[in-house]
Amino acid sequence: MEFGHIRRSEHLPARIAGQIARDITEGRMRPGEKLPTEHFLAKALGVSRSVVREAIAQLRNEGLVETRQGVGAFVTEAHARPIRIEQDDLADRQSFRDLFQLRVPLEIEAAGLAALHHTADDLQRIDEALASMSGGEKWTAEGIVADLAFHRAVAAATGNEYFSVFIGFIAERISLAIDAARAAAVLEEIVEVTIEEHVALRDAIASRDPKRAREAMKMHLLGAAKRLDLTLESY
Amino acid sequence: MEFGHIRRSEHLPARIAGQIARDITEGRMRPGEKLPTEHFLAKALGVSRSVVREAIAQLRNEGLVETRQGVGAFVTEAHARPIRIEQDDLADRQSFRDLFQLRVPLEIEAAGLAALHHTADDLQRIDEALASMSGGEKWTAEGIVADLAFHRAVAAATGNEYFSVFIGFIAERISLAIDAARAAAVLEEIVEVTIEEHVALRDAIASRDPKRAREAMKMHLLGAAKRLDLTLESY
DNA sequence: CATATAAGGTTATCAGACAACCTTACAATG
DNA sequence: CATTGTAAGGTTGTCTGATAACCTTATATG
Repeated sequence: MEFGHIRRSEHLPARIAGQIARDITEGRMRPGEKLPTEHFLAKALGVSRSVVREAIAQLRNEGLVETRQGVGAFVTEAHARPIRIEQDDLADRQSFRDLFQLRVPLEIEAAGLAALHHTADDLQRIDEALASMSGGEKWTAEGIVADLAFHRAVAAATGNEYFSVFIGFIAERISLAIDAARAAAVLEEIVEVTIEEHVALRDAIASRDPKRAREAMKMHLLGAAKRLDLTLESY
Repeated sequence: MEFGHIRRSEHLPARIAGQIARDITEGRMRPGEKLPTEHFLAKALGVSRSVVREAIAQLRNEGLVETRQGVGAFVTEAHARPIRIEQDDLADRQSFRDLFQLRVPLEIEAAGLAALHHTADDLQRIDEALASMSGGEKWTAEGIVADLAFHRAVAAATGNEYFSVFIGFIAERISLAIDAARAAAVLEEIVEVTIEEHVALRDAIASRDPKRAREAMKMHLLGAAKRLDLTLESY
């Protein structure tokens, strides 16, 4: 039997921060507007100033407000706020597949862009990642790290920071989920196939052929999906 | 002349949190490990417990640690941490284009998935967004909101939460950047073209034709890029 | 007019205390 | 012996009040 943790009333500062955050994101407080003072909020909400301070600290951390000592706290401009996606464990098969599905078009596009834009340094990093995967023995934790490094290297070769960061995040999550779920179940053979596909992709990038690079990445990811027993439509 | 703000030593709690965050991300502290107590850290760092608490609150907010009252603070498992990308304003043309370039494959894929998976409710939301754009007068702030709503509705129709959230974030940033940069410069004609393209996309989705939906989204985004004077390779 | 200076308000930090909660050890109970 | 109750100690959560650092504005001051 598993009950999970019951939170009696879920962290006071977080609730207050959530309330204010909703006020901001739903437009009841507009960028530039000044929040009430900490003293006022504490009185108004019936909590101590510590709690209010922690709530505001959270908002600042989420990029929703800026504080200036001696002046006050102000709602930030929307475009300066970080992109942030909560991560729910990928425990269930559904969300794992969904994230994988998101990854596919990103990586395909990245492969094409990498073929067009890679520098000599980029290619060298790709080759290094490739070597460290071939060198290793099996599909161990090390192998997963090497695989991740390869995909990161390709993403970096796009010259587009966003691809780099997004793919880095997503691929890492997927790797971790695989690691946890089925590291033991996979076989050496898979590594061989993976390496083959990596090499094909690497060569397409090296010859600056975006069409072939996209195709190679597509084949690779579809192959990976199949090996993971995922069915992806639309391809 | 613009100096920007000089912070004598940039927010004590943030520096402490940054130090601990580095310890975690660079592997000096491993998942599951317990942090020193707040009292200890305060003594060790020569600051008050308030500062330490705020630092730990920030780490908790970033998903790097979990705190349990009466027990302590612990480094979280890596896969539970949120995806987070700092946003640097899209001020320069380069990063604006880069983000747009990221958006393209995501939205194309989303269109295809929407064609396959949309429900009646999804389609209704798409139509509503479409109507509110046609109804409005010009390419005003309202028009931008309606455009954003349309793209969100399509992303939601994929049935894949990740597409929804990612595209929502990215499209919003791009909208905001456009709003700031060139709202004044765009003309009514553009709205007409945009609506035409939206309708074509909507019909392709409604007829559950992923190939046509992808093509329609591709045309739409490439058209938008052209109107924004962006050149995107690889298509 | 330009520059100091003073005053008041606000956030940042400090200090100490108590409350709420968890873990552990140990006694009590059956 | 196994289970339950109880007490103790440790740790985070919250409260209170005070001081420091900082900003803005108004008011002298030359």
